[in-house]
Amino acid sequence: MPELPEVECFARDLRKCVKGRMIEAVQLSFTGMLRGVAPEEFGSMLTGKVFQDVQRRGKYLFFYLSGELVWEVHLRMTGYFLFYPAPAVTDKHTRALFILQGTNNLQFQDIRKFGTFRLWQKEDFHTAPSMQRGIDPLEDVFNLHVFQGLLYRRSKRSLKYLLLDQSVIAGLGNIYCDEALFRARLHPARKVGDLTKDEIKRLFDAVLGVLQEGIRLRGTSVSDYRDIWGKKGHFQDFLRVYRRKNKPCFLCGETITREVIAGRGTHYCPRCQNH
DNA sequence: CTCCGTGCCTGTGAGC
DNA sequence: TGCTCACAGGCACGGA
Repeated sequence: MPELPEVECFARDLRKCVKGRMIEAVQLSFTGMLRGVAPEEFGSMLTGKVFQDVQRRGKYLFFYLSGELVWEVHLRMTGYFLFYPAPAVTDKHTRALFILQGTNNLQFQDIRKFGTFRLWQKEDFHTAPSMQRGIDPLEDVFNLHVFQGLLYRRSKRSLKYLLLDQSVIAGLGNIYCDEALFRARLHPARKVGDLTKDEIKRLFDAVLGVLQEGIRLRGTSVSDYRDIWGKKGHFQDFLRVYRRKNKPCFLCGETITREVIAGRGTHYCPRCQNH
């Protein structure tokens, strides 16, 4: 499932590949991802437009197009983009095909059809919830002081619930959340208000650490995630708790636990991450 | 404010 | 071995 590091890889790779290219045609084989725009309108709005930039915020991907248009994408669980030479090789999971000027096509794949597309005019793009909600942890404004501020008035929450709340920090999903809590040696059910100053610092460092390492290792391919060339990431080889139920902790040898916390499957080491 | 349940989907794999 | 069915989870929404 694409979380911040995977979406960042998409943004960086796509920026290099599509910038300056024109969309010659749009073919939708599924239209359920469209939000607030009819299929014909979506096609006609994008056709003829030129990619000017690709950006990311939280788990959202933004294609800046000519004509003051922003195409917003959320990949949700199984969405991803493929970029490869024409002619396009599509399969049953291909939901949209973008014929680009030149020799390459852009393809949107989404097994479970949870992904969403939205269009914004550049002038009111700043009002988009994807741009307003939560703080992106990789933006310069995110520092320890800001992080401490986010904890204020949320003292009764569990850490798991806090980190997954996109209106607080935008970008963490289940994998990087569990890994960050392990790094910080904090139990996922701990309450925000119980943290000491040192623990808050540890959590802050852990969140930034796992995200940066995730990007450096080009994402986590535990199930469907592939980059735009179809290649797997490597962070799955360095997971310390996620999907390691009943396996020994790399630090202490204790058996990794999986239990539902804040409604999510949550993995942790009961010894390293004690209450 | 907190947190649960539901719906949206389909591939996977645990368990019979 | 073959089948069924619960589960996986990001997010929006409704409700306790």
